[in-house]
Amino acid sequence: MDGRRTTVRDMRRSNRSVILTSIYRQGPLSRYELGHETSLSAASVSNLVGELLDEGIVEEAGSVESDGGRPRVLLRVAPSFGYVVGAEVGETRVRVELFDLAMTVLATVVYPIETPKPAPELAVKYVLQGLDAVITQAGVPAERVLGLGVAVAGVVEGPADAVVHAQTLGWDGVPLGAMLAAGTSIPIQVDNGANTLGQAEMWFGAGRGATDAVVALVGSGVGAALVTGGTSYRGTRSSAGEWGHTTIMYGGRRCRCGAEGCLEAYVGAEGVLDRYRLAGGPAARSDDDEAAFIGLLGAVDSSEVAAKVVEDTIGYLAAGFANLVNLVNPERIVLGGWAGLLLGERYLAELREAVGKHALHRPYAQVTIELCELGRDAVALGAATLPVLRLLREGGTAKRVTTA
Amino acid sequence: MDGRRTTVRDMRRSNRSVILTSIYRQGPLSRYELGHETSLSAASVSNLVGELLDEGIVEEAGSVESDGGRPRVLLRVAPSFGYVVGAEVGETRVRVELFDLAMTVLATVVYPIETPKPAPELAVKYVLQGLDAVITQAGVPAERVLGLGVAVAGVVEGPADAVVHAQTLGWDGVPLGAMLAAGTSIPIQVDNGANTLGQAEMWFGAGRGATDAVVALVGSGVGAALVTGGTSYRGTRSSAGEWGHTTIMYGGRRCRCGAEGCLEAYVGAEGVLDRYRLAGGPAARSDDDEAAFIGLLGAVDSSEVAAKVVEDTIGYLAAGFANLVNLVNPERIVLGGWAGLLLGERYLAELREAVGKHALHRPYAQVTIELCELGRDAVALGAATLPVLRLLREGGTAKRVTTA
DNA sequence: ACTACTAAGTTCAAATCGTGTAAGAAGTGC
DNA sequence: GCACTTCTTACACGATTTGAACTTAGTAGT
Repeated sequence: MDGRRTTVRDMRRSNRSVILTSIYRQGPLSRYELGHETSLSAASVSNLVGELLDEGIVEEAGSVESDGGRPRVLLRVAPSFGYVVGAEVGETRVRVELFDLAMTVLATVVYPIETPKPAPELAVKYVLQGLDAVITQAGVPAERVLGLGVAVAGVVEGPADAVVHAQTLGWDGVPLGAMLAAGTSIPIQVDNGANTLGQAEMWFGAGRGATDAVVALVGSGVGAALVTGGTSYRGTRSSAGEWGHTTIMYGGRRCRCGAEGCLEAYVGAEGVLDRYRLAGGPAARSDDDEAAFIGLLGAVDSSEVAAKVVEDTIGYLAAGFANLVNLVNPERIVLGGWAGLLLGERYLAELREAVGKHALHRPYAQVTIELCELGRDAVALGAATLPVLRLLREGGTAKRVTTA
Repeated sequence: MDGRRTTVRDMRRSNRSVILTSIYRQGPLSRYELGHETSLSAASVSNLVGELLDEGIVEEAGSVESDGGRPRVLLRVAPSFGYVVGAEVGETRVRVELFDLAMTVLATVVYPIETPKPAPELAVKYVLQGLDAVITQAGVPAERVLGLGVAVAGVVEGPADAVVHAQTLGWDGVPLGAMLAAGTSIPIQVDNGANTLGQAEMWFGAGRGATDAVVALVGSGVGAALVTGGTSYRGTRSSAGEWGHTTIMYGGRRCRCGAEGCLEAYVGAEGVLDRYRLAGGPAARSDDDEAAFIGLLGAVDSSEVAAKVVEDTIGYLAAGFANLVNLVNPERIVLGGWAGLLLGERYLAELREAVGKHALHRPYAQVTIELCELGRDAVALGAATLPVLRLLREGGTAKRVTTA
């Protein structure tokens, strides 16, 4: 409880939260195990679990025999107690998905965006329209939708009354949170897409089990989600994680951000392809970076130029990783993004080795480097975890706060 | 309360902690103001404050008239309720200081270390000897010494049973915490010197009021203390903050850590002087970097070579700062270390401007860059804040835990 | 079929704590 | 003496955890 008073009610909320989070994250657990897990007395566990059962948040799920005694009854969060919606607002599409609390997808809608710099109103319209669409498509009562998480490709100041700055969308100071809240009564949370993808990887992907990790995303742009102590770090004004615009080559290639020598200018897909072109590679069609990037990787065995470009890219990326290792000392680094995955699938071993050359021995020995396990659709999944996270934090009282 | 149960006693401890911390940090406060500050009821404030008064942790400190009513009685933490000791274990000296709770120095002893790589046993001996010395020198009853904070120039895994890895001292896996604990019954906390100096600046220096900040130290080596949410960030295994060994020039100058292009190789004092020498500057006596560095700065107006070296240094340092700004999005950056201060005193404006060229606009607009206000002796001061911090966290029950 | 045994889960009184209300004490100025 | 503000004290109230006693459910042996 940070600097504020604690009342006897906070205590119960806190303990409900501990119990509920344990049940959700540690899979099905018996009351007995919960007692050990949370170091609450058996009486309190029984009391709290009874309340959660009455409210329908938790349900029984089979039992386990126990050497000649009363069998333990397993408990789990009832998947259909509530539903959450995740929306991804990207440059080319708005994707909305509805999940139950077990995070299985029940409905999906996608709205393509043709215009290069869509108006915020259009995105808002699609998100709200998609919200209605997935609810009716899944056949779920609207009042059981606990929240809407929105991931957007840009800096999100907030999260209360989220204001969005997104260069690629041409948005500056867009009050997305308020705009969405005006169109629905469902609680809304907005966050950066890199953060939500990172959140998804932390819960369901390559980040499982880690508490201090970095999810590094390499695509056309380069960014990272910093996870410290289990939650994503945002900085003073929520713009932390701009790993792509850290200098790794002082005075080097000019970056689209205006500075020189940014990591993104070297390992971002456009930067890589530009370096390939400058080194004498084929002039790629500029309208499909992904195809061109695959072409580059395919040419490694036959072209010395391509091999050199890819080798250099691994080196630059390793230096960027080493910077994270030394500065943040994470337990795990997870590489994702379409270009990151294409590289990582082929060169993960080389990358790991190269990081070792740049990083200090001790923090390097403490980190493991993995690839993202979820696809890019996990952005919406991660967004949908935001309301779940709040449900767990508030011990299952989230919904009632808004209806009371 | 992180993932653990909350009991009714935690509540009281938590509220005691809130009250005590408010009194300590917000200066003298009346009970009335405390009620507003902590949003506790007047009855509870009175109750808790009464307890703290009885125990002698808090005392009355004058009063303030109030438009024709009973004057408010101001409360403060009793400076002589307890004492704390801070020790700095450096390459060339062990410095031990004793403070009261108002953090005024009551005694200081310094033991010079002549041997280049002192044995851990020697440092332990000096610290314990210094502990006794400052206690008798200050004429303070030993049982009122609440704790000993030790700052050491290296990576500290811990903080419980702290294990120290310090390259410059030649220590690897030294169980400093246990070694010290064997020689005294006073509770011990060990931390990295950069972190304790950062802590001192956050509480009493240029970091006051900030919650997300970076204290960057530039001397012979280069390091940083990352402060997030008011407490210093340590990473998985406490080695976070190795800012000096982040790459800013891929393939550049070799650093003493073995990698190439580290920030330290460019802006660390040795790196700067080496660059000066390579550029044609005078061959400096290698035994006094500080004098040579001052000489370099003094030669800027007369020597084009010196001017270029210093200008470049500002640029490299600015890039390093920009990396922090973009990645961590701090509210404030505080520059310290002897070389950092020498540079900053003359070129702070240029440095700020140069950071703006490398950093993204938004996070740059949100950060202020300042110089450290405390000298290098603040390392021991910061170490001494460790027991104070624990006292405040535990609501003034810290001592009794150990005596009970 | 009966009994003993074991482990899991539940109930209940006791202790603790903050809140709110109310009444009063303490100190100041008019 | 009176109005006003700041503490202090007292007490009922509701909420919480806890430990100990108690109930429940299943197993194993006879």
